[in-house]
Amino acid sequence: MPELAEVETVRNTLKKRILHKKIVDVKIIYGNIIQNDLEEFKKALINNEFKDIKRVGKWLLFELNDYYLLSHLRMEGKYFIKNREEEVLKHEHVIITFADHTDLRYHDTRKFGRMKIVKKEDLKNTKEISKQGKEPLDPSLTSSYLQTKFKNKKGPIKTILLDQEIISGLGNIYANEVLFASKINPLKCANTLTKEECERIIMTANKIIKKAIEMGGTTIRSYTSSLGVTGHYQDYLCVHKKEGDPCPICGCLIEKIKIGGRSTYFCPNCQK
DNA sequence: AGTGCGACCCGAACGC
DNA sequence: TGCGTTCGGGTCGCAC
Repeated sequence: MPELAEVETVRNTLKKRILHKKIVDVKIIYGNIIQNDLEEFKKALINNEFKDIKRVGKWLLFELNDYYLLSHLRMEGKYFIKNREEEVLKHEHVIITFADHTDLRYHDTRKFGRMKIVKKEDLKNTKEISKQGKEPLDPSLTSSYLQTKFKNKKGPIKTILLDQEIISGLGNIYANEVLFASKINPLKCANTLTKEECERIIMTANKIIKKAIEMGGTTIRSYTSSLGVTGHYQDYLCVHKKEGDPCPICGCLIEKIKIGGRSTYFCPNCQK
């Protein structure tokens, strides 16, 4: 489940492997991944090269000369680099072939991921990017920013933390972990959070995201190693997927509930 | 304007 | 063992 930390890991790994290699072919096996006209998509890539890879929230931005290739991994998207001759696997949906006979292959068992080509000058008007809120590690993410954003949100804080237009990059795993570390009940209405609680969210989100990036993200399900996403932050999780386990702080049993249709894990004693 | 929920997917986990 | 059913996860689009 790639969140900000996992996407950052993929970005760093891919940067070492695919920049400045000429793209000679693009094969689209499952077209629904791509939000452009398929021929336009191919045309933007072929005979071009990736100059850099950036990241905004959970979006990867592959920089070309005139375009960005935006890629969102959603649940299970991942990239592999393989030799062109290797057999194409069932869940490989988009294959970008370089002149050196290697492929960048997009693999996604659930087909949830999305790709989109946008002209560079249109990037700031692209809603996927322009609507992203502040990232956890952005110093301009302050408690007054959060309080302003939370002011008219009466939903549970857990749901609001997943809103990418407020904080960009948190997913279900880190939202659960941040609220635990902040000692805030996930059901608490966002507009009732104090300035001090907002500060705790920022501080713990910083700590957790930094550590998660350092550990290469979280690998929940046991996959064979995929490019850049075999992280080790799962060894540091306190509550996520830990229902019935003792809380590492007080020993009370971790509970699992549904908030906004999403699994939410918390300690009923530490997060009153 | 904000809020809630179904749709998108399919492998894993579960129930019988 | 084998079959059918349910679940999950991020985001979008639609209905209210």
